[in-house]
Amino acid sequence: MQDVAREAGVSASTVSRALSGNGYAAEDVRKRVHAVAARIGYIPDANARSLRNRSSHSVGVLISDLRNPFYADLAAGVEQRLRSAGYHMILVNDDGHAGEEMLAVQTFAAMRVAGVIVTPVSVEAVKSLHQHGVHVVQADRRISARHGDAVLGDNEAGAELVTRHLLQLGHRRIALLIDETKWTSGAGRLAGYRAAHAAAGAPVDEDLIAFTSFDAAAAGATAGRLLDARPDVTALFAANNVLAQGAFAEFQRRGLRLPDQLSIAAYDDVPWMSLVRPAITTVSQHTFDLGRRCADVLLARLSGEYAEDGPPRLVRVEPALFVRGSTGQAPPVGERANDRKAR
Amino acid sequence: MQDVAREAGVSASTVSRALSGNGYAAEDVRKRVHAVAARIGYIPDANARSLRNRSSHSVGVLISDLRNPFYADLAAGVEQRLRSAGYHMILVNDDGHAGEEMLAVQTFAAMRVAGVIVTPVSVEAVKSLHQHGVHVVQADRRISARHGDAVLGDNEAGAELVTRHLLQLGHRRIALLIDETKWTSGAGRLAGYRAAHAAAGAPVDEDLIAFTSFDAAAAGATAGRLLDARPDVTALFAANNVLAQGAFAEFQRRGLRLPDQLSIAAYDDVPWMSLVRPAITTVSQHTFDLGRRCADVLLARLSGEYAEDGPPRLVRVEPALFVRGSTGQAPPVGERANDRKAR
DNA sequence: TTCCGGTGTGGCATCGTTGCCACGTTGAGG
DNA sequence: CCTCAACGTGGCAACGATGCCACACCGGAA
Repeated sequence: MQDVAREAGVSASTVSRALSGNGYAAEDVRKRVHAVAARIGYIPDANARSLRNRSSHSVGVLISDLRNPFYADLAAGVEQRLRSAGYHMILVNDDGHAGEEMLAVQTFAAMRVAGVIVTPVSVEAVKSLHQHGVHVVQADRRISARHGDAVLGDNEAGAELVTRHLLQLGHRRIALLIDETKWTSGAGRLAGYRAAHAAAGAPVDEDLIAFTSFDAAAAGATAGRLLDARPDVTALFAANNVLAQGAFAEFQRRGLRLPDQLSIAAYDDVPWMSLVRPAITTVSQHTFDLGRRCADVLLARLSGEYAEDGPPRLVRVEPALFVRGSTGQAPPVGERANDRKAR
Repeated sequence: MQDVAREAGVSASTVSRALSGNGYAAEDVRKRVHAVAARIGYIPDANARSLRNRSSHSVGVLISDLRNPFYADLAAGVEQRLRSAGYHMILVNDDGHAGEEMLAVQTFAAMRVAGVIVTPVSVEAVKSLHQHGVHVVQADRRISARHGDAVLGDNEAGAELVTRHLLQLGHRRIALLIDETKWTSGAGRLAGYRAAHAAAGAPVDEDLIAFTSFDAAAAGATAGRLLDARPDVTALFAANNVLAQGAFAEFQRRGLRLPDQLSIAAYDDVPWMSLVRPAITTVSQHTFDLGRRCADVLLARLSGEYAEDGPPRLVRVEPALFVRGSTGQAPPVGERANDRKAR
């Protein structure tokens, strides 16, 4: 900056004003300064700026697993919006591990980020950010209603959509393959599954709610065991794309004819679901858009459009059901078990 | 920091030494300072540190499209390594657009990042970073041999592997669906395709090299037109996962029986390729690992393990061919065209 | 002529950290 | 008893950018 000032024959203050546009600067001086800056390749130091202004243009984004297309899409949506608003994204994977999440929180706090968008794992992380005065947006699931805004899919509505669809096809023994129900995402999906049953006057068979771990292989094994134990099951609803992948691979391995022998539906629409045959009926969360909305909510706080200290906002992104070939009419009673065993 | 100093009854200098471990600090003082810092939740300001130390722990990562699993895997690999080395990742999508890439370069320069890992679009961006004294690692493709290190897959070897595989199955009219050959990635794949033909003494029919744009829908259309124009084609090699997706969807739409009527192979192994039936024969680039290697190469420069001003390094990640169901014996001459038209 | 508001500019303190320097203090060795 | 090295500590000047303040100049109004 001193170099630019010297070359342009002005003071550092004037260079600052000329380049930033804050304060007076004569037209010719402004031009000269810009020219010199461009010539010698001067780029203002963002760290010095952040230090002086006590705010940075960095936003922390904390997700579980970038290799899962759900999180990748979410991050991509966030990044697109942030970038167009002049912010950039510090992306950290926490692998769903609270310890890593807490480390990332420390990092973000140290960087004095403008805000953090997080698919939260533990309340402590969100609380800690809040205490450090960092704006937080909880994405996809909400772990604390008091600390920071949230942008969520309507998991209950989505799960109800897909469950109702299955019920309408005549299915009465619908298995639910799910990994967790302690977060709002899993809890909502379970609630929607129940609500659809209740609305249809169909009892929920608790044995058909199969808990598994967040891992395609484990999900496949769990789904397989469930089918073995309960040959009367006619449909399976996998609560997210990873579980669906595991289940689908397992059914393929077993040579099941979908949807004749078994209907399968999923939550989360990811590209492979339209490529496989039959294509998978699923609930789209509009994940990319969800990400953009997260960024919007954060940017609204930063710009003061919403009071910095206003009450927490909750934005819902409505899900949509995409019916594809993997769900079909339930087979007439009595034929199902034999059908599957015959193969 | 002043607060901590006051509470602990020492000076700011001592707090700095006690917390950072650089320089002397008595054991009891060190403990007291740590205790106070933890109690009042003091986290050193990373911006002030970067300013003072003239270096940050941020690494810029510049990719084309986070929603493409190839780039997502790459970024995930990079992030994992960076994180374990105490760095973090500023992730920017440039959508394959040189303008956006240049903007990101400006941002990274302003942030005084420790280094940049980029899947480059234009030489200018890489040059510009180099001129600003930023360490650059070119990932997946190399656009400048002079500016910065590179970590690349061996595209020629990979393409040769898959083409040879098709030739060995008796295919002689193998279409190549490719989007660009101006980057080392595309050029290498084309070269490998030619090399395999040459090694087998099979002539390359230049009309079977179909150029398309980087877009699944366009790739599908191009592949369709090619098949219509050349019913004698018995195999198609798609030069990346997006093109393969477009082509596969198109063939599925046409109801082609794979691999009987047409064999299809791809470059890049992404999850859907194992889920569809037939599963797709493809070349794995070990993308996640590629990302880790990129980070390794950068970290080696930063740690001084490789001289800061040493010559550019080039690291190759060997690809591997995964043969799956989508490639089969070429049908006997004379049957192919009729087969396809019959449907 | 004096006063005043609008322009335009430079000086300076400041943001939070760090590392050099100078200054104790201590204990061992000559 | 003096010297000297090894510790430990505080003061201070940076790192680069910014914005307040003071000041200087100008034209117009009183």
